[in-house]
Amino acid sequence: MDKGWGLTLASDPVSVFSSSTNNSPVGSFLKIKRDFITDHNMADSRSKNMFQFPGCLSAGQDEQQPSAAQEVDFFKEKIINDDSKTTSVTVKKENPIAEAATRNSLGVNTGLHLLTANTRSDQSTVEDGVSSDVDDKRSKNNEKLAQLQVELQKMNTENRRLKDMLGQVTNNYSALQMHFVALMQQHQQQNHGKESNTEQENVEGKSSEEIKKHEDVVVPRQFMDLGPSAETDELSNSSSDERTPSGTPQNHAEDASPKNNAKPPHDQEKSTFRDGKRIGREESPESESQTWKAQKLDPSAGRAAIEQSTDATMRKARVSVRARSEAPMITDGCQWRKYGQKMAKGNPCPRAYYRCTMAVGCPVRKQVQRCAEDRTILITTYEGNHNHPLPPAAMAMASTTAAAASMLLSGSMSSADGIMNPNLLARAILPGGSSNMATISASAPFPTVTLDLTQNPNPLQLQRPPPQFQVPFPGHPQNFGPVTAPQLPQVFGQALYNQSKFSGLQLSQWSQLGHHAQPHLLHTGQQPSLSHDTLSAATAAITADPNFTAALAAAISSIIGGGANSNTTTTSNNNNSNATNNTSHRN
DNA sequence: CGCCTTTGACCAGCGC
DNA sequence: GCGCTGGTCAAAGGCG
Repeated sequence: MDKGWGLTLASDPVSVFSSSTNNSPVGSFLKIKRDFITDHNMADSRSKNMFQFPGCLSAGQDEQQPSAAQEVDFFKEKIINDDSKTTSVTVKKENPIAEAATRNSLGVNTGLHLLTANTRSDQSTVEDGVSSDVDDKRSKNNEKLAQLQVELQKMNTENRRLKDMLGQVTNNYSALQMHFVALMQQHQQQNHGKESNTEQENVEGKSSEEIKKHEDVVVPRQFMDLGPSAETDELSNSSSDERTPSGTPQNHAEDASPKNNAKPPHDQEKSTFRDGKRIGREESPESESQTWKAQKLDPSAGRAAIEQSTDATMRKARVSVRARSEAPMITDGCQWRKYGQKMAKGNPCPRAYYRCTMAVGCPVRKQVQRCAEDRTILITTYEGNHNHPLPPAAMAMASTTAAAASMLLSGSMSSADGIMNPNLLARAILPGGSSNMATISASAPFPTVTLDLTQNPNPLQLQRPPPQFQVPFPGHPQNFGPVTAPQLPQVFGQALYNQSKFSGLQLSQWSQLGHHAQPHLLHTGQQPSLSHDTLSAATAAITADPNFTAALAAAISSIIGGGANSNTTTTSNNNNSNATNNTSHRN
């Protein structure tokens, strides 16, 4: 899975960013970089086009020029060399070592290899013409060399700084994207304010029974194992998926227990090994077998499996997405096969059970059920991580679910009470702040992240008991608009995904400390400092993982390129049903 | 013919 | 222990 995503990331994001979002810092930056590559003489124009980095860049210490200009400086030097090939160039020629050092230093620091290459070419050009002068001026050149080396060091420092800045810019861009989404929502809200109000009223009027039902969604009983290990397993097992039918390797300590070892690895019988429900029936045998095999092969692996399984028993998580859609199922890019349908108590609408069929043994499942109170609301609950590469469209949602679950689990895991961190995570996940959507149920042992993409803030969530954490979004009472709806889970999901890589503790500390005091471009003055930290944490976490880029690219492309595209099927009323629509078509 | 949906049945967990 | 409920299985049938 990672492979596919990685590939996607490498190309798509750039194109998307640069093409679709011309105003985005990243896009500008990339564009500029390209100019660097292709045109040496663009120094002047560069300064125009160059995105002006706030903070560090503008505060170039070493040189009189700003850091951005320093990037240009490389070229300036070259340009100078080009102009006066006969003179200054001689130095380089004289000292191949220094030249090499220059190359190395340039090459090491950043991705500015281009510059290095250019320098080389320049030098070679120069060499042809100026060899005689070099011998005469050696001593002077040595001095010059020293200066150049010093300069190079400065440049290296500057490069590092630029690199950091790039990271910051990327982070900021991510945050901007989220902000943009939030703004879109706001717009949508304004457009559909009446409707949302009505809905809100309706929801508020719901009975306690309904609330109960809701909580069923939010606080699931149990499902597949989702945990930090899940991602790891995904990574480790993705390659072996073809070999073994199933891809749920993780977390089955019980499975690895001696008693289970007695069972044949491929036992397809209905016996259950786990504490949980029959989760194992389908995937557990295979996953068991994997764990079992792994344990046999590698004792340490067995121990790890045991540890993981311990976690698994304690924590199984899933991600619930509430979205308005008239379609029977939301589109998430995956192929699903319906394997069951049940009438759930208290809900006249049947609950459908789907299994991912994009790969044999993919453990991901989802439940689809309409909200009893408002049947336009489709509640889709995902569990598990895909064990196979996903198309970009599917990646977003998949990563959302996996990430959310993993993040949630990791958060609860690392904290003593298992409550605090999820909350922090939730705050970090949804930095921009719309009020509605993210609810994290940390109630043990099966935490659930609920993304509410319906228009109005969900009163039910507000009424939830303590174990449930709601992520309030100041200033954005409304939910995602029709266009943005499908993308939000993607973006947030990526956030979750990335955040899942931090232990809850780390994350909490991180966010609390306001790590990465960035130039908060996106700083929404109205928002509390919390969102500030949150924003930093979320953006940093998000951008830390390349997968985010893909998801973001997909989201952006959907938003800009055509919300319509994503929604070819149905025009959902107000919101987020886009994702829903897409899926329904496929299936 | 293969894939998918439907649907009744089975199983396990949980509460009383 | 019993019943309820949720989750899953698997046979049967439909559809392309």
